[in-house]
Amino acid sequence: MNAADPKSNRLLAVLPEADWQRWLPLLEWVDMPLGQVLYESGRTLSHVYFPTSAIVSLLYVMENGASAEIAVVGNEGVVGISLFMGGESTPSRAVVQSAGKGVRMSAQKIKDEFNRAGPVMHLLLRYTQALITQMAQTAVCNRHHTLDQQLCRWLLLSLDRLQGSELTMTQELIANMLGVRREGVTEAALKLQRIGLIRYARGHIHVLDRAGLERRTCECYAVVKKEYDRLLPDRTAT
Amino acid sequence: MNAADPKSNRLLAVLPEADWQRWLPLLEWVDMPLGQVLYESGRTLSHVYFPTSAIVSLLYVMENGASAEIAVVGNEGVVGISLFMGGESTPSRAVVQSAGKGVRMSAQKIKDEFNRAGPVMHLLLRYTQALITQMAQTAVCNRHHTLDQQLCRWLLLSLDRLQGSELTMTQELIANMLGVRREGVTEAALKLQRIGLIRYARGHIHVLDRAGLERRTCECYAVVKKEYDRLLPDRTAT
DNA sequence: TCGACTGTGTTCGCTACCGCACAAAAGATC
DNA sequence: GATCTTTTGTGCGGTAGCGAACACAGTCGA
Repeated sequence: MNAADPKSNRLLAVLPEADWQRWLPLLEWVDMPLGQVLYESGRTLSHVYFPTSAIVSLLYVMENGASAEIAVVGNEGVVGISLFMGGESTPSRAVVQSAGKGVRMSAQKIKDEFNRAGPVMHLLLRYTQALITQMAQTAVCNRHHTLDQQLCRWLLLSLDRLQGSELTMTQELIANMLGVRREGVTEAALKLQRIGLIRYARGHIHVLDRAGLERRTCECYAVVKKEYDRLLPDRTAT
Repeated sequence: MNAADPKSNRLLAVLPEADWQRWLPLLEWVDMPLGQVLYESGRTLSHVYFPTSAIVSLLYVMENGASAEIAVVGNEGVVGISLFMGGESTPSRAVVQSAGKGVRMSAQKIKDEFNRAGPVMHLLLRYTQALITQMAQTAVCNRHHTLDQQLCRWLLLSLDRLQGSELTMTQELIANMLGVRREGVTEAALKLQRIGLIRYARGHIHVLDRAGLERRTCECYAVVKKEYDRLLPDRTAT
């Protein structure tokens, strides 16, 4: 299953065959370049996006310009849940954090599909619950854990949504996501580099020791991961 | 509409008449005493709870015992969304934060009602989206705002879910919710008392100047409030 | 009426992170 | 190859909140 297959998105991959056949003509390939804003706070969405190789950050931008990541969506999920949840918009922004591809479906179509109230709906709702867990755990992590731990968590979350072990990501961007100073990220990243967990070079991070990151991060990563695995099995279970 | 009417829960209040008639025999009054645990992390829920006068905290308890509130649910909402979202459980805990009453419905019944895929479902989903916004904003607030501001936000959120201007709540409990030290809450509460916004006395807080709290808190409170108002209109709009 | 307990106030040293300023190094551009 | 821009590294004073220890005051029960 390569990146040119919509089914490299895990939600699409577990669609029942009947739904999949109906969906195929409704899906449209899109490039998702770094920094692209998929939706803006308060704006009504035109499409939902199923990333296949891209990673998207949901973040809240404060009045003073500071920001904080609320959750991250990659090939395991879908961007734009407020369309089928019924609110049409959210107070947050969705930005492509790691360039790649995805497929999208128009707002009207996804609502129609959701309202069939069948397996598609239940799948999307289970995904939404997993996303809720991620947000909740982000709140906890922001409250209690050190920048070191949070950086590890963030790297692992990104890694899970990519193939390979290299991320393209400047420290400045990571700082925006985590809602901390860029210098803080520099320090934390240096520590990780010194103990040999990563190698950093001008916007490219090679993860050398994934298990080491898992040992260094807080419980938040495992909680979220476990909940995604529980709620979104690899095969169709309907 | 007094507290003995299930319709003092705002979700129940906006149910279409046909649904309401069907629901009435399915609802059961329950007392919700301070500290009661409605569900435990990872446990399957037996009921959903619609508080009428009680307030419930959703909180995550860490391995080391520290905790953090993720969201709060009062007479505007329902506790136990994971039942109709399909996950059956969540990694968090629900605890009664302010004693009162509520009505509950069995897990099976709420699932049946949700799966009618009518107005009830769409109402519950819009509520869930509002709850998501609250969680997201909690994450942001934990990241960026001072304890002072967060205490104001927390007081306002509680106040919105109560009648009157008095809360029964020790500083120790507030500290657990906010995920901070009790001493920090003492200091912040003293400041608020000195400038005349509240009066504190052994577990009882009188809010004297609500507008003052709103001026002192961060934007997070207003963002969440606005989103609840937008997603959950006072009257049925279906 | 005398504890015992619960809730609140205060202090002190400590640490993580902030804000700012600036230096150095690695591309990019011409 | 000289210059500009982007990215990363470093140092410094300031501060919010932590952890621990303790004093004090209502409240309740024996």
